Amino acid sequence: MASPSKGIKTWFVESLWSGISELYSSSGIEKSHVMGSISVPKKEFGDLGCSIALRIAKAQGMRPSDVAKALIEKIGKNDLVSDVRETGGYINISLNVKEYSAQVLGGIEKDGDSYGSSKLGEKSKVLVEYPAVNPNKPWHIGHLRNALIGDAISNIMDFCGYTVEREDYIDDLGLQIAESLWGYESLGGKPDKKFDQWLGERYVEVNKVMKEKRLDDQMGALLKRMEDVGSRESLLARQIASKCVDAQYETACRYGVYHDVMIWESDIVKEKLLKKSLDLALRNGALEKRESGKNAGCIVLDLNKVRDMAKDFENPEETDKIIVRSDGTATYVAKDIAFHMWKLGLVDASFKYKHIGKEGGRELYSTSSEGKDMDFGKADLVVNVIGSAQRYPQLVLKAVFSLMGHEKEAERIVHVAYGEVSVEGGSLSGREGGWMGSGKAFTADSLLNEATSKAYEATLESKKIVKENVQDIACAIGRSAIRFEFLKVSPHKAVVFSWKSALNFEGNSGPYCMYTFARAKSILKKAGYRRMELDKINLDMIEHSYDFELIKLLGEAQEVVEKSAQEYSPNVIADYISLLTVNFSKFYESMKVIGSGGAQDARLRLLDAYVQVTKNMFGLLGIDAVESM
RNA sequence: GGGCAUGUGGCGUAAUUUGGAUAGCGCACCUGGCUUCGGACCAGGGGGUUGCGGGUUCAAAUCCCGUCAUGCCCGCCA
Repeated sequence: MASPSKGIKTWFVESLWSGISELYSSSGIEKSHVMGSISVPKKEFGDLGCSIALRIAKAQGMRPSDVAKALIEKIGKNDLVSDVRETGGYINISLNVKEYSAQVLGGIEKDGDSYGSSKLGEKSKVLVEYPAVNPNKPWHIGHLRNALIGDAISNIMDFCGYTVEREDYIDDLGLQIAESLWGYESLGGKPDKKFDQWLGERYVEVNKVMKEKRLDDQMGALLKRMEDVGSRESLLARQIASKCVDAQYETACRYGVYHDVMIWESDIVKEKLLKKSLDLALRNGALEKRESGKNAGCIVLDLNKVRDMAKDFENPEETDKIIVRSDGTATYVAKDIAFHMWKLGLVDASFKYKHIGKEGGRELYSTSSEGKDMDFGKADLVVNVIGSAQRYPQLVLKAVFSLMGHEKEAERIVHVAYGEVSVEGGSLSGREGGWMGSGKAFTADSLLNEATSKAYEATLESKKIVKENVQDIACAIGRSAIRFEFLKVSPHKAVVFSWKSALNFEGNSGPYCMYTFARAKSILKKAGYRRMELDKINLDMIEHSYDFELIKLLGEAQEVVEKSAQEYSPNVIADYISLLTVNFSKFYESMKVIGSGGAQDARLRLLDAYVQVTKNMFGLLGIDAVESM
């Protein structure tokens, strides 16, 4: 778990801090300020810089350069540091190229596939939920964004030492499913394509019919029967939903998105989890049943009790939030409350699980009426990857937890509110059929087909690979290109999808990074490279140039991974991969490796390190490290 | 009406949490580079009053106040 970059920063901070404590203890500067003032400056200033003297100077009424110089006097020796100096009030240090390189390269060798990992989440179990798509349509590109973010966050947290449980929530009881069931029975027709696609198209048709005929009452009654355990409707709904989920998971599998367990909404009802949870909430007064007024017969959250919990609840015109309808059926929020009670182990109820299969080396289980007991759930931390549109219900959920006396647990529910995906023409509505598009469909399947066929064309031209591998490599490139494209943007930003940029394989893209990786691999192969002991390599041949820039970057992996985990932002990793790639390209373009005489061993070793770190980072985003393309 | 999020060269995006050195990068555009370790590449160039207006500060994309625009939410939908 060596992190050279962290090591040197810690030393820098400690050195400065002891100087500050001695000379400027009255300035009110705290250690965290010092940490925050460290940055990587422009190359000409050094390898690491610190602006704290500017801040101290202000507090003390002194000149920044005088403060900086005084602090520099107090900084002790460090083998990793070759020079400390003051420039314009900044304290800049230069690293000892040889020593620092040895540390970075040694760390990468020692940790190998776990280089960059962290113990941030040790002994902590996190349950990550994604993408929870209704089982009545194919995944569209918005669902895909959710799934990829969830998958990457899971990978990253896993790398940070958390025990990660990847969970999917199958909402097979909502009104949407009632409508799909109605369509399935009333519209006729036989599935003549991938089932999720076919069912999704049915659903769009149902909504057209519903615009002409008022079927609300019928749907309500159907939904009610679906919630009756053992009814014909409940069995049929589950059956159809199940078939649809199978089709959706085919897509997930193509993208390399996997889960550990599927939780079916109908099982939350069936296993009395819902009833137990609501009873608990009613008993301790967090929720209450209205006997009269406009919400008579409903179980509600009295918003007057939670006004101070979030600004969202401050509007006095809103009084009750309906949790259970007057006809006794549960709203989405009700089921989500119950579900989260289970997730955090706050209710004495559990599911039975059956084994579904093995995908991507991962065993998949599903809740089921029959099966065995397993220890899913009871997590320390819950991460929900859900669209930002659902902020309000997520807040309601937390408010109910707080009212029940579970403030701490409420804080352990994290809503990763990702910005929704739209297309130039409008929304991707499942109901209106926006996802169907007019030419190419905006489905995850269709996008992958496009990306793969584009990759196929490019791959065919490659002279580096044999024909029988072309198809496999094209699939890997297509899938990775999309993953990178979706993950490089900060999750909370809304995205307008465009085919042109999704299928861009140049510049800051997955294929560019993969290609550069393959080149590095190819050089190692050509050189007949075999890793030798570090102390037999002449590291004096590392210059203070592109080679060392790359080494410094490689040393930062752990900090990058931790930041990405703490902020639930896979784009931090994507950025880092881009940086690594660009830096490697510059190095490779300007400094010869094979045939560079005495520098060859050191440079090959640098390639080796770049390959290892890039591979580790690729793994976090689910990008395939193909060796030739 | 209230709440939340976003606003950075033509387009897209990073840095905003913790205020610091010339706002980083990609696409597109212009110039140059393949008998050279793999051109899905590299080098160089043009293009920015960080939505707008105030304020705090030696220093603001970053903090504060105001304002505008866009999207979403505020349902016995999910």
